[in-house]
Formats: sequence, C-alpha cells, structure tokens
Amino acid sequence: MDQNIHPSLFPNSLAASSFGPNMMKNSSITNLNPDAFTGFNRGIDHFHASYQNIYKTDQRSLVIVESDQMKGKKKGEKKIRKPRFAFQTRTQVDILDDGYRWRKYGQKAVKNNKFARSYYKCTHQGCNVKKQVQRLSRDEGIVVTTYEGTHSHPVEKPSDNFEQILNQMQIYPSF
DNA sequence: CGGTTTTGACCTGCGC
DNA sequence: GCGCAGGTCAAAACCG
Repeated sequence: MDQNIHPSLFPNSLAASSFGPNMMKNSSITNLNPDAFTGFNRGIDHFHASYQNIYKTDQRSLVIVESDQMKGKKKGEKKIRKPRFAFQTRTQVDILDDGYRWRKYGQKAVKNNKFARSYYKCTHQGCNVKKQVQRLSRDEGIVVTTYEGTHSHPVEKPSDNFEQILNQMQIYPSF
C-alpha cells in the first residue's frame, strides 16, 4: 500500500466540505508519526489509502487520509469514483458532532475488532454522503471516522465550531 | 406521530 | 461454487 505523505494540509475542497468548514479551523500540522498508521491501516486497508497525513490539534491527534476507492472495478464504467476521507481521533466519545445530521443505517461487527462499526447517512434530502465510525480494538482511545462523498448543501449547525467539538473530547497523552 | 435506532437478513465482491 | 467479510436494507422498536 502506498504511504506517501501528502504535502498539503487539505488536498482539495472535498475535505472541508465533508467535515464541515468549521471543523477545519485551528488545525495545523505539528507532528508526523507513520507508526500511528499501523492499527489504522489494519482497520480500513480495503480502502487502499494512497495519501496519509497526521494532524495534531492541541493535545488531540487527527489523521487525514485521502484514499482511492474501488481499485478493482468492473468493465462497466458505471462506478463513480467517490473520494473517501478518514481521520482518527483520540477520544472517548463515539459521536463527534460535525455539524451535519446523520441517520444510522447499519452496524457491523468488524473482524479482529471487538468494537462494531457504525454506518451513517446524511439526512439532508438528495445528499447521499455517508460516513462510518469505528473504534480500534488495539487502542480503545482511538475512533476512526470515514467520510464518503460530498455534501450538496451547507452545514446544518453553523454555530458549532471546532473548539466546541474539541471540548467534547477527552484529553489523552498523544503518541 | 414522525424521525431515528436496532438488528437480523440480504447482497456483493473476493479468495480459495 | 462456497464461505467469509463488509456493506446495505427494512421492519420493528424506540423516543421526543
């Protein structure tokens, strides 16, 4: 699997639109630690991640992954390539409020993981953005959130900024 | 009552 | 083809 470090903070606008613009404020690169990917990759290696960055904000660590999707696609070119972004968060809270409204539509047990993965869809009409949330069993303090698709509408709760989101998290010693 | 969560069934891709 | 793993559906339960 490729493990190229992507040079830019956010390669394109998709990241910001997926996470919500407010979530990106106050983020900055302060550390890069490839070792942190080991457990992360084990969890979602079927995504064929090609770019991986670690972002640290305050005491909490975030991982941003831009990934290819559907490496082996069929001859019919009907498959649309949707970008997927994942980040991992050191938190004890599973539900991270990113400003969008989500409806849970599934939950599956993951192999080699004692925690289940949850599947969510954006409830806005006509917006088929999905996300999935999964806690690593090798490090219960880490939650991986994966976004797929781009929101076709503005954030529903613009008042929520990144600081408020961080306030929901528990401070852990990083790495 | 309407929207959301839960949960087992169903589907699909992939490796053997 | 079969079985496994991941992803989705949908009916029932839940909840404000």
